[in-house]
Amino acid sequence: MASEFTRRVRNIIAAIPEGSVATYGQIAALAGNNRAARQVAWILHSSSTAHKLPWHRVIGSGGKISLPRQKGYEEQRSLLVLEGVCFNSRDRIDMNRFMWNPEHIDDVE
DNA sequence: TTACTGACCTTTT
DNA sequence: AAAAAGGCCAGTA
Repeated sequence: MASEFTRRVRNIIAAIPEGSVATYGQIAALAGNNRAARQVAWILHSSSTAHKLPWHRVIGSGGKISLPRQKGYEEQRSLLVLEGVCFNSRDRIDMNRFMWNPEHIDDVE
């Protein structure tokens, strides 16, 4: 349960500023395992509501939303747009401008 | 303990 | 270009 990795992931996601987005792989890398991108998604599922994490700021690689349209694709896209994130014709985010560039993460513990 | 799942990522067809 | 397969890790049952 909630290993250091998981705890760090939640911290990272909570530290994502509005108007910026981060990819699972990037978060996983910041957490210490760039191969645990899948786990990041699962952590989101598990702790998004519980920890009030901005899950909508977490996207897949290339700026594409991972959620199916039936599940929450529209919701996430709307939230991102409200925060100022622009989408391309292909429903993709401009990683050039919106990908979160973490300078340093302050570990709560 | 093992087995299954998961909002992924990368490479290959 | 799009689609499929493989590989990786952590959490839950």
